[in-house]
Amino acid sequence: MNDTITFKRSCCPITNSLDILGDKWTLVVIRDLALGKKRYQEFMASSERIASNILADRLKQLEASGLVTRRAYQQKPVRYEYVLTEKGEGLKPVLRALVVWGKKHFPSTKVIPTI
Amino acid sequence: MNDTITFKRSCCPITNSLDILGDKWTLVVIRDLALGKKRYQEFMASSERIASNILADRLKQLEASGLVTRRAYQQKPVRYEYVLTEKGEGLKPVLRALVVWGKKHFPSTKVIPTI
DNA sequence: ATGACTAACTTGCATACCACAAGTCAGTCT
DNA sequence: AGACTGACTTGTGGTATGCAAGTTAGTCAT
Repeated sequence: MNDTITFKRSCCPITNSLDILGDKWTLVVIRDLALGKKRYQEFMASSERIASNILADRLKQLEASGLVTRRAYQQKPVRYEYVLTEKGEGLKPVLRALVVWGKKHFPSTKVIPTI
Repeated sequence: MNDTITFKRSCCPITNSLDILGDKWTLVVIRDLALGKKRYQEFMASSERIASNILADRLKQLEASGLVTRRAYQQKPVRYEYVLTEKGEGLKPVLRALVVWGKKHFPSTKVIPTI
């Protein structure tokens, strides 16, 4: 049997994580999810002003990667909300490490409600 | 006096960290640096096969951001080596968090020598 | 019942970033 | 002289990002 898995770039766990997380917006969206935001307009309202096409794309990718689940919270009209899966919640330590580093090296950044 | 600093996107520490780290290659290079690699060819030799122009660009950006120092380790011909600054070393917890998450969710990824 | 409004997107287009191959340049080695 | 090495740079094409505007289904006020 063939036991080998084909990785995008290498078999390094960091590299494989970055194949999902390695861009300027994905972890910002995950931060918002970790803070309890669920709806499209809530993500749009964040101070980084993400473009709507980028947000839609990231939410799709996050769902495809199993970090987020999307479900309709009402019909008529259909409205969706997004929630972190356990896999997505598992990124909180990464976010926390980034906060620690960021606060140290960009001193005037603001604390955000605990993630 | 004006005490406000203009941030690229927002005053969130995560966002500001990602303005430096948020792409597919930067943290891979930092991983190599954290593993003790110093020279251009050592980075080039990593299993991810980074393109040489991207590597040159990332090393420049890392130096500009104060995460790395570059110094000639010999003259005739001049050869350079790159070493993490304390600010760069400070990213190790982020790398470790990524390793933990990556190993859990990409089970067949290989352990790398402790970072 | 018409017009304004809202949430969640999608589309178009210009710019910026990335990947791959090839080329450059100074110096060394044989 | 010719091959080789390390550290890059350049060219070209493809992918990603940013901004503005448009779409769709349904609600609410008059």
